[in-house]
Amino acid sequence: METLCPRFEKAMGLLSTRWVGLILFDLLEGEKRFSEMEADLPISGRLLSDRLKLLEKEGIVDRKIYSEFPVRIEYSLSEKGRALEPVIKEIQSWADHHITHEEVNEEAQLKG
Amino acid sequence: METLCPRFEKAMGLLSTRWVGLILFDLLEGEKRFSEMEADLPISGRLLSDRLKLLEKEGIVDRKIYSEFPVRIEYSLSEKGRALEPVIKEIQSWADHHITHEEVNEEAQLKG
DNA sequence: CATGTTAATTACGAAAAGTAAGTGTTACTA
DNA sequence: TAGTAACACTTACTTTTCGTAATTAACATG
Repeated sequence: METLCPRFEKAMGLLSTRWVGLILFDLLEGEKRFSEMEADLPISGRLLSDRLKLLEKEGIVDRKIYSEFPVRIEYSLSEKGRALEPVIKEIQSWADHHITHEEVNEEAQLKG
Repeated sequence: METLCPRFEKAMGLLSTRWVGLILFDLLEGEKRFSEMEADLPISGRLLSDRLKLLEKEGIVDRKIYSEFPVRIEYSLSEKGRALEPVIKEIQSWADHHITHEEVNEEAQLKG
């Protein structure tokens, strides 16, 4: 096989990691802390932790520790992460135009 | 937990299905047949078959059978699928600006 | 010193996704 | 009738990933 486009493949590999899209979507609202994101998203703390670590490693998310009581840790998008905003917006736009009410309901049913 | 945005979640669920992004990228070049895509992409025939079936079910890919010898089957993007072009282009653009040469190489190494 | 709070890690079984190889179908071709 | 091409489907097996729940860590508070 030939490589389509190594950069695209790498980017798509990141974006297609489960929950990464939703995490980015959530962080576009601004700085968030762990427990806040855990409440926003349908994933367990273990996965959220994994994904945040991945995104931090990739330079997409910044992690700031505030040594207060109790410890506060804020996650936010780096410049590289904010640069993904157009991607997220395009997905949102596509979803608004092409995802039907029925399709959304089917999804909801799968989750029970 | 609250739902961020059901349509976005549904769209992201699709786009974040492994290989779907690459398949769309490939099909943006135009109509392709199975074996051609198999050669373009780093996935097995079984998976390609699964993904194409999924995308067909979601109305993103059209499948046309030409009863020639030997049978020829062409896959292409539907209108709904072509509407994803801006998404793919934005990802490509982000990748071009933010994925470094080093990151691409790391990926390559992982694949051996 | 036990308790509460936020965040992260670990362990472990279950579920899902992956590969490779082989089989089936159809129909032309030699 | 054997061979071949394009594609789909099946089987057996391995590897990854997920989710729950328990545990750790740091630290202020009562």
